[in-house]
Amino acid sequence: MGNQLRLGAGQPLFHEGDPAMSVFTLTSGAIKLYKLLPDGRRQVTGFMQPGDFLGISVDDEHAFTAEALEHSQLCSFPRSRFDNFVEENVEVERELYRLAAHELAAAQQQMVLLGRKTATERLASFFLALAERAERAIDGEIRFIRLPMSRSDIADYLGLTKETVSRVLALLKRQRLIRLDAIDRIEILDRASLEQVAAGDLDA
Amino acid sequence: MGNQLRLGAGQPLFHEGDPAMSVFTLTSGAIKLYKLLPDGRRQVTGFMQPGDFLGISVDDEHAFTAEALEHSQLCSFPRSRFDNFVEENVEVERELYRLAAHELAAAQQQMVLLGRKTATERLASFFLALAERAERAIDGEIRFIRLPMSRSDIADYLGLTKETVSRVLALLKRQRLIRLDAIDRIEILDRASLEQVAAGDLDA
DNA sequence: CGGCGTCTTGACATAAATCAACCAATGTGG
DNA sequence: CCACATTGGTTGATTTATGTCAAGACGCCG
Repeated sequence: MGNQLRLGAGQPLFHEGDPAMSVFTLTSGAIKLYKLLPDGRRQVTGFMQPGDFLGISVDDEHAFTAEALEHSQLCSFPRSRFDNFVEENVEVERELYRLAAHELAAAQQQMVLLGRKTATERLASFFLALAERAERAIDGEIRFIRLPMSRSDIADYLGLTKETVSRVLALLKRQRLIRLDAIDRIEILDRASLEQVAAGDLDA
Repeated sequence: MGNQLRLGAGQPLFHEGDPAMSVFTLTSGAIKLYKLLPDGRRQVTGFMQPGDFLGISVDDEHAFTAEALEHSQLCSFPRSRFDNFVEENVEVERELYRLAAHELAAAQQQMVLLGRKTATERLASFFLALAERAERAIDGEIRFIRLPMSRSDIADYLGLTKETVSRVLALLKRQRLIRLDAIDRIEILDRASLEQVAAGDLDA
């Protein structure tokens, strides 16, 4: 079907403002999506995992930059061919709508996090969201989470600095809620408490 | 067509978690949408104006609470009838998708605001967004903006406190970027500077 | 006119940012 | 194969933007 595409770590797939001439699905690796302010401040709006679709856009213009976190493979389809396909398969239109609605709900959840949660609550929520996502994929409980993104990427996703991320990580370790298995892999040790922290019921 | 519906100021239309049995369009007045954390912290995720459609949901459950800011009128349609209508009019499905994609882009913009902008930048961005929205409606430049929501609502929308909103408002007044025509009506005096402030190019 | 809720302003507290070392892992060239 | 540079991460000291707490002003409605 579409064209195979490979990206090395740090390579951009497209930039914010570029004309959106293709849609993509990620087949392996991981990608971060972000927006920049004129002075360089960055907000990461999401992380893509294998299986995710990348193609929702308004006015045929990319609303954010997409950049590989590690070696990644994608399938790309020309926008025009994709649009034709959608035209001919009405049920795909509905699926596309469902996808957008789902992402919208996630974005609203992230607004709550960015607008109202403390640093500790943000990290706890982030880890739980990653865990839940992985669990939905494999359908079963998970203890280990891979973090293909850097501390700065996490900070820019959670509206914090890398230093604060580091410090909160140390705190959660000290409280034995998580363990840093490797620099890019955490183990959830006490999920119930982590959930309480995420909800603001527990101060950690 | 749909059923007419009236709400007084402060009256909820539905609550977060309620089954989404109807969809709505706002015909007059104004409505705020918000999510709550267990301890009462609130994040306003949007404000609705006449003409806006309210019905995008996942799993037939409302993702937020909707509450009237002032006396408002809506048209409501049972979800089932609306779904039938969509089924029979394929082009509506596409329009619905467009709408969701547009709201998603707005949500991502709001993430940048909440995650990375200063209090002053947030207020400036907020006023400009309101102005642009009104201008899209009437197609022409606008100087006056109505604020049907309270300072607390603005604060909960921008991830601030009502006190900070008040102080920044005073600052923008002192700098002659805006004028408080009435407590719920501002006049934009220096749009160019306001835009610079919103972008972080000017410190106000 | 009086009381109540919202808004504003001020004094002070604090969570997180900033600034600055230091450390650990990784890669490079002699 | 080992100094050494480089990069990302951690930790500490200090600053700061915004939050919190408190008091007063304003405006609105009964």
